[in-house]
Amino acid sequence: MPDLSAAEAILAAIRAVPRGQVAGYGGIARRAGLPGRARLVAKILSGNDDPKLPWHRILRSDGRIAFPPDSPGFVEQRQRLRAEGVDVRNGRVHMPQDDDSLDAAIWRPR
DNA sequence: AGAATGACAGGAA
DNA sequence: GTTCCTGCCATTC
Repeated sequence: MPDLSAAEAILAAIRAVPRGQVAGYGGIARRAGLPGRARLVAKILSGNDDPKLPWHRILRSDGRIAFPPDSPGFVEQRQRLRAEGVDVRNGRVHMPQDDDSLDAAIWRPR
């Protein structure tokens, strides 16, 4: 069976994303100490059942929503993001860059 | 064991 | 700035 610790680390990284902010699968994996496991993050999200988890803040590296443009998941994610003030244009959002200064401000442990 | 699949990433065209 | 193609990881058939 898969490493549950890895899954927990990923979930923790996702929960650490502030409201109104977004992150990429690869970025989450990197923050979880699992570089290169972006697809594992997707696997976790597909199998999660925690309604408290801000899964809608996780996007592809391009900033594109990971669902097909007509699927219910796409619509729901888009609505949730807009509800948090995120500008979603044509299924895409402006992704944050690897600025450690801003990055540290966001990911700072509390 | 080999092939197929998926809420992906990164570089090339 | 976008779309396309190839590479990766882990799981399932």
